[in-house]
Amino acid sequence: MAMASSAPSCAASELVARGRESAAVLQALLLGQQAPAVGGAGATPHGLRELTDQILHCCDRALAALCRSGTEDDADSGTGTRKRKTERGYSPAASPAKSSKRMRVRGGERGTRVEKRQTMEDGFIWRKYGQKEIHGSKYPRLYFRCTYKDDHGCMARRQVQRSEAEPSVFLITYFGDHTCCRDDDEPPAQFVINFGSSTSAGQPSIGSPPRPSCDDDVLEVCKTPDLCNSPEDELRSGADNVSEFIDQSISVPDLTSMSSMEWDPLDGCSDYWMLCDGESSFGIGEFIGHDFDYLDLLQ
DNA sequence: GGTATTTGACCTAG
DNA sequence: CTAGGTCAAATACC
Repeated sequence: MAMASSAPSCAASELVARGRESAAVLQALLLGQQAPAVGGAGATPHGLRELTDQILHCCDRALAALCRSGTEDDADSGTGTRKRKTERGYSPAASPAKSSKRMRVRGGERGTRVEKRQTMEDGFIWRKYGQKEIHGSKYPRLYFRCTYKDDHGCMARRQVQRSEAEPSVFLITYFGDHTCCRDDDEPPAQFVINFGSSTSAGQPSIGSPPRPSCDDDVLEVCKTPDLCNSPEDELRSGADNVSEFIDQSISVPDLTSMSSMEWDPLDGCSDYWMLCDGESSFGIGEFIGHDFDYLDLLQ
């Protein structure tokens, strides 16, 4: 566990400051106040989009800087190179560092956040790689990885599980970070796979994706510093931190009554956390520490 | 035929 | 031993 060194922290601070500036402008615009244009962005839809992009960009870069500072040896963790069994048999000896996928999930890699959505869409293209009946849960858990895992070595994954309490709501836990569409000015994926069907992954549909994590379908978003288990499990265990996180997270009382004016773009978008790979030395706990500082800055 | 999804098997932490 | 995460062969779809 290495704390961020001073240089990246400094860079991150600047980026966060810039992000905050953009957020302030955006807030002013959303509230109908006059605000100085930042980067030429105005109250037009394009301008608002530009501002949100700036905020996201700043946050992403800041977080990346913080992550990099503690995970220099983590560079090849996302190359997508897989060491796996050859024929119906794993070869753990050939991949000691990667041998424990489960360990990464349970003890190392942690969910970056949990979202409650009415659809499984989030603007990224996911490929389903597994489905599992979860003990004590009425609905199976679906496992997705980024479609660009092989192309770009994008290690982003997510788990989707229908909420028992609210079957129309999906609880989505994200792991890892999208590196596939983060290449600076490169826009996110241009298409969306619509998994909205009731039976697991349905037929894809194509459309214009919302900005990731700024989707109107997001009912709640929470950062999950200690999340290892499913959101459903965490929701059930009332004493657990995560359930508190969810309960106390950005709560949107009623989706239908929610207007964009009530939605703090920073709340939603800044939750698009870059998470260092689970094997990195940069724990999410520390990461959250930065997060709190960041939130302090915003207040 | 190529690609995505399904699903049973395999693996491992607890 | 159990439950959960992932893989990959089989299957479905376009």
